[in-house]
Amino acid sequence: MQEISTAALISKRRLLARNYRKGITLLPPVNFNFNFNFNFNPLLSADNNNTLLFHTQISTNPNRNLPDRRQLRKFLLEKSKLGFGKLDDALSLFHRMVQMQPLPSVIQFTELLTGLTRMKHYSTVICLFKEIRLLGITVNDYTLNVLINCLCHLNRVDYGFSVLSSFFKLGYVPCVTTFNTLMHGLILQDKTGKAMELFNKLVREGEIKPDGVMYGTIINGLSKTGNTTTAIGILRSMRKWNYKPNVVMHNAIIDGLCKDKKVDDALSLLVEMTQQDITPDLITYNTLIHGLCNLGRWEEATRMLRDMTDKNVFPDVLTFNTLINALCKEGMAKEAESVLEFMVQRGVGPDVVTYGTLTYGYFLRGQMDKAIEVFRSMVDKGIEPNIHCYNILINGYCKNMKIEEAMNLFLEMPCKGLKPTIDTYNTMLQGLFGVGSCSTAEGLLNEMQANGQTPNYYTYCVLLDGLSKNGRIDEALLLFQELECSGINPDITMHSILIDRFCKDGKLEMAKNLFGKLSAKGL
DNA sequence: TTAGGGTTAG
Repeated sequence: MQEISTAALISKRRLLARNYRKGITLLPPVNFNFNFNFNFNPLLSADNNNTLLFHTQISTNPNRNLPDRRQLRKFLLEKSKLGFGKLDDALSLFHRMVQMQPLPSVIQFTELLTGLTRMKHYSTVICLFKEIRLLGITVNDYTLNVLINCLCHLNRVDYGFSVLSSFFKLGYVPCVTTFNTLMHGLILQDKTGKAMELFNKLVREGEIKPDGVMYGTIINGLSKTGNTTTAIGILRSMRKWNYKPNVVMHNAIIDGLCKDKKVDDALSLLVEMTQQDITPDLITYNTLIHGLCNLGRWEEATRMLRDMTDKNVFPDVLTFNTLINALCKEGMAKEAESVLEFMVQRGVGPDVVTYGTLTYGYFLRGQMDKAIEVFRSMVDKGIEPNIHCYNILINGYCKNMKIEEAMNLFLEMPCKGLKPTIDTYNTMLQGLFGVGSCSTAEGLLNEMQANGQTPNYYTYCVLLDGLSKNGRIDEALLLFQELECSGINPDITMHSILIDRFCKDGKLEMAKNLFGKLSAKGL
């Protein structure tokens, strides 16, 4: 490796910084053997004129309009933990940092990238990382770990692994955090087997001593893929290796068990962890309440709400929304509304999901008037209904054959700044076909495509059903054939729609014919 | 200055 003196490096860095300020980026000193394919350039998207957005947050050096160094350190430390309010704020700060002389340290730049990572602006972090390199700033192992984390969250764990070579080039050694991040990246891409291989290799070779986070990561990966038995096995073995399992590891397994509908096993694990002085937290209880509700065991879920409060773990809006949803699905909208009142008394503010859920609950009971009342009351409480709330109510009207009211709501949405989704169109199309308004449905379908919405699986089901129900079986069959030709192989539901219609229309031969082809199609 | 668990409304 070529030796470069410190003085030469400093002078090179200053030159780069000066050029950067002039808008010149000359050198590409990036050692990576991979190419980034991200089109987003944050430097073009915000603050092109270097306008200062930070007047109220950091005082500036009056001569240079640059932040005070001590305040910058404090500010960045806080933002790296909490994230920035807005992306533009972070980018503006970055622009100001690169104008400082001398430049802030790599630690401050890493903190800025961490803050952006917390806000999930992963591709922005990668772009800024490249800018930092172009400025000649030598990144450190922490910065590389942040980069790997962002690549993993963008489902590019392969690029994450290729960053490992940069560690060695820069004289760093990947640490346990590096491997934890990569293992998590593998799990995010459903490669838990690979993560497990890496875990076993690291343990076998003894180069890296797994820590609590590594055990937590692998236990989570196993639990997510239905391997809760292996995950529990690791949990038990950890004690032999003098590691005390923590609440995170237990929560991961409890969630896995709940998703596998093994809620009783999850409840046993709750007892076991408590016996071992591992205190369950809000996530433990929310996971269990969700698991119980999914199985319709809402009474036990309600008891758990009391238990957690007794243990000074206080429910949040998610806890209540989960319970309200379960009660609504049981047809107990009135009781769900009592839960809403209870949460308000407890100082937990209902959100748009709470009201949306309750709206749906009343619709399920056929009480459209109450559903509308809940929908409208949301606005009185200062909560703006979102697209999902509109979809629920439009669906309610359509199912009750009140197409005019549904259409009024549909037309109201753009006035509220909401754009209909493919679900909204599918619901409206179903409603229109339901009342026999085929031509309006066709018009809406055209409008939908003109607005850039592509028909999805449900659209085709609605069209097949709507056309055949309205005596337009030939057009339905034509669509069916088109789907077959275009490679969207009609599934069993689509076949059933047609078979059902043939039967109802007395066309039994056609029904039998289509039915007879099912097994040959693997259905 | 870096890494792990729950995310609820058809």
